[in-house]
Amino acid sequence: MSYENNLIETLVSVFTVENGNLKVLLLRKKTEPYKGYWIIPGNVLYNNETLKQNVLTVLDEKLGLPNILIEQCYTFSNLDRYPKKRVLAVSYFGLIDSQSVKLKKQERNNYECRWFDIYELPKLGYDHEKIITKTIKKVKMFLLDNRVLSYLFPSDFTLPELQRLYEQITNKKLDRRNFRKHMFNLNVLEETGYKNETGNGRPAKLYRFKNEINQDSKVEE
Amino acid sequence: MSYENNLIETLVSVFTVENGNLKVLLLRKKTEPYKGYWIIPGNVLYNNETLKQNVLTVLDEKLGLPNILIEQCYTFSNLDRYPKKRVLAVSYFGLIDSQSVKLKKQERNNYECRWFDIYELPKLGYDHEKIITKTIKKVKMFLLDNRVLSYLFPSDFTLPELQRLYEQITNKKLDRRNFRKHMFNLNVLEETGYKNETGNGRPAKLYRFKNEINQDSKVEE
DNA sequence: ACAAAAGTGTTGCCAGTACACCCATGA
DNA sequence: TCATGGGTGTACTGGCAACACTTTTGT
Repeated sequence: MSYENNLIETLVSVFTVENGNLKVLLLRKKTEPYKGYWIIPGNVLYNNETLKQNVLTVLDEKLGLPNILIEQCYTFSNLDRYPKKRVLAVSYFGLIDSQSVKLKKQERNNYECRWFDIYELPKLGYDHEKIITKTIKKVKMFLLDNRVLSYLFPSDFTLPELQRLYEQITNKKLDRRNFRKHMFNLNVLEETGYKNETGNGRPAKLYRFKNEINQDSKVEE
Repeated sequence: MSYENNLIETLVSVFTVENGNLKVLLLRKKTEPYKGYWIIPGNVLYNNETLKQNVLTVLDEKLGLPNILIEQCYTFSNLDRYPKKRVLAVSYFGLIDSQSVKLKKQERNNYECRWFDIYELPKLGYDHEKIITKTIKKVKMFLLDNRVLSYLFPSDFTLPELQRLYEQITNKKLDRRNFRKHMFNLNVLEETGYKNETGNGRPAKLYRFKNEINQDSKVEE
């Protein structure tokens, strides 16, 4: 048996938060097999690039999302991933705030892509359902670390929004008052102005993360 | 540039605990390059095996340690890992208790291998220092989850031993009395008999983990 | 008897929880 | 003025931290 000709692909799931809901970006496949199914964006790894370089290229050229936070997740090696070739998949996840997403929207026109709520995923091609399940699990773990939340909420946000994200991650209802107390005790938030938009009920105050937070670099090779 | 001929190797760092000290198993390399240096055990990935199968084979045939708990850690893809070929490394770690290690010692005679305290590592070949640093970091995280400690302490152990492991992982001195209270509150320990051995001072009681602990399977592909 | 290490109990504090009321807006 | 959702204060509790003394062994 040979140990050559193992192909490697990267698969990068990009996450963002809209109104406190965690969303992931998927592509619609245009060709057989799995034509019409949704898949995680990715690419084949070439000989002269690292995984990280490859992923950043995918993000930049396919999705128009350069310079976002990425993190390696897991390497899948099942023999039946592809029908004829042997292809390993290294999965990554990326985080981006919804403001930046809107700005860069026009650059993604070449592909049919959509943000899906992580609890309302469509049928996925290949073994991507298994892969995204594991990735979502890791993203949740990752987000429970308060230091990285500022990647998803760099601009103004409300506390109820933040709370909704926490509730999604932990799958638990949280008490409004206790949640505030908790966040304020962390001493990483500061106020800005006001907000209306949603119209219903009393407007929520807007906050931002203080920049001083110790962002130990979590990105490595 | 080609995307074929990417080689893949696995590297598996096996950990155990002796007297509360976390140790890792390394091999001495017998051939150039890096002759005489210590390296993490591993193997090339073949076309017809998964990463997990490959790692289990390494553990069984090279190290005589079949059926231990393993967990994937990280995939390294730097271009300068090997001089001529392009080789990616998928690192794993394994956990085994020191009792089982002793029983299986004779099966490792083909290789020169040794257990190193994680704070007294020797010079490592290739980029294995970088890899083991990252692996140790992940193992520490992993071990802070109480549910997996029973893999390292299946047989009788003392509370001071357990405490030493915690202190190594967190790099903090812990209070003896508070540590006991904490462990007992978890309600996962039960007593057995007595112990002397070390001779000096009052003998410590021996404990074991109750088998009922909910060991959610943490091993997956 | 003494040194060395294991074992035990009490107290205070802080973070998390439970819970009821008031406030600002749109309809 | 009412419905909707945001904002605030208080009391309780359980886990963690700080701390001093006793017990069992070997020498």
